[in-house]
Amino acid sequence: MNVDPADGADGADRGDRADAGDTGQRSTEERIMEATFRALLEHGYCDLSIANIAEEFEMSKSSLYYHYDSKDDLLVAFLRFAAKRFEETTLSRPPSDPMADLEHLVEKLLPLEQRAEQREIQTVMSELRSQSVTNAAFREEFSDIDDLLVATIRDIVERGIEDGSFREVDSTRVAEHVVATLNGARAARATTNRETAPAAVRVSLASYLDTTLRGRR
Amino acid sequence: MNVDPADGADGADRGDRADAGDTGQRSTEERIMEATFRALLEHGYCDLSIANIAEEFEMSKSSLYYHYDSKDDLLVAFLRFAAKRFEETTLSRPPSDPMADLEHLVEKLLPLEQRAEQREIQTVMSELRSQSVTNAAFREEFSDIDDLLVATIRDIVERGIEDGSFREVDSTRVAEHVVATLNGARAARATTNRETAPAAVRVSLASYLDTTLRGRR
DNA sequence: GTCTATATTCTGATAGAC
DNA sequence: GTCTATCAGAATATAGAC
Repeated sequence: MNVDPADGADGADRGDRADAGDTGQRSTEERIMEATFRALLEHGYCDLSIANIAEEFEMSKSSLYYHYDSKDDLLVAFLRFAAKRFEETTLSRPPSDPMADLEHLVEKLLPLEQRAEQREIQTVMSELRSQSVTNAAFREEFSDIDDLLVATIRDIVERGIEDGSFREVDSTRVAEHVVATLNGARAARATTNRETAPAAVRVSLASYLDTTLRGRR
Repeated sequence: MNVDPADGADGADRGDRADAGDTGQRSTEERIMEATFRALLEHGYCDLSIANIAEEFEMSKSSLYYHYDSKDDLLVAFLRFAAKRFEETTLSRPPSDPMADLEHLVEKLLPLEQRAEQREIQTVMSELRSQSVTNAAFREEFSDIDDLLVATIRDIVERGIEDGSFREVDSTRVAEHVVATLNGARAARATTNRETAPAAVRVSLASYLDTTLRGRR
C-alpha cells in the first residue's frame, strides 16, 4: 500500500501530468477522488465498491485499476484527499485577536448551521475515522489530524497568553479539552438524532473558554 | 428488521426457553451474541460476515439462520446486546456524594488504565456507532445511549444543586458538555495513537467540573 | 487510457437430510 | 436444531483488444 505523501496519485500513476491545476482541466485522479467522495456519501464505507465508484466516475471499473493498484491503494489516496479538503475548509486564516480566532475555529468545526458541502465532508470524515479502529494507515492519518487541531488551538492560546489577554493556563491541556469536546459534538451530529446537542455544547464551550482563559464568570 | 426491545432474540426465535439465565446454561442466542462480539473484534464491522461469526460460534452458518432471519436481523439484535453490556459496565451504582458520583462516572467512561474487557467493549461500540451514519436503526440506538448518558449526568448535577454542594448551573448544558468531551476522548482512544490525550482530558475535565460546579479555581 | 470479457473468491441465504 | 450441499449474485482483480 502506498502512503507516501509526496506521491499525489499512487504507484500505478504513469507520471504524465506531474502537476495539474495550472490548466482548468481536472486530472483523472482528481475526478476519481471526487467520484469516490460521492460514492462514499451514497453507499457508506462498508458498501463502497469499485463498481460504485466507477458508476460515479462514469467510466469502467478496470479504468480505476489503471490509476490505482488496488482498492486499498485508492482508499488510502482518498483518505489523504479528504483530509486535505477537511483541513482547507476548516483551518488556516490570517491571525487576528486570539479569542476571535478561537471562536472562529469553533464555528468552523462545529457550525450552528451547516452548509451542505460542509455536512458532506464531515459525514465522509466520520465514516473514514471509524476505519481507524482496524486500519493502521487510517489511524496514522487521524492521529495527525487531531495533532494538527490541538497544535492550532494551543498556538492561539499561547499567543493570547503572550499578549496578556489570556491567563497563564496549561495551553496543551486546554487545547486537548477543546478538541475532545468538538470531536464529541461532531460525532453526535454525525451519528445521532440529538439535534440540540451541538448548540448546547457551543454555548458551554464559549463559557468554558471565557472562564478558563479570561477568568470571567 | 426486528427492533422490538421486548423480543429478546428475533422473529425467528421459536419461543422455547423464554427466560434463560435461571439455569447455568447460556442460551444459543447468547452464545451467538458472544461469537459476534469476538468476530467483530477480530475482523471489524465492514469485514464481518456470517461465516466469521459461525467460525467463532463453532457451528455452521445455516444454524445462525435458524435463530435469525437475516444478517441485518442478527446485527440489530447484537447492537441491543452490546448497548446493554456497555450500560451495565459503565452506568448504575448506588448514589452517594454528587461530586464523587461524577468522578466515578468519568472514571468508568474514560478510565486512566483500561482493562482488556473494557477496551474491547469500547472498541466494539466505536465500530457500531460509526454505522449510525448510514443506518437508521443504529442511529436510534446511539441517540438513546447519549440521551441516557446526558440524563444520568444531569440528574447528578441537579442533586448537587439541591443539596447545596453545587452552584446553580444549567445542568443540561453541563451534562451535554461532559458527554461530548468524554465521547470525543473515547473516540480519540479508539481511532488514534494519541495516547496522552485521554489523561489530559481527564485532568482538564476535573478542573472544569470543579470550576463550574463549585466555583473554585 | 479506456474498454469488454472473464477468472476467482466470497457473500448472504436456502433446501433438505438427519 | 444442526448439518452438508448448493444457489445466485457481487466482490476484487486481470487479460487482452482497441
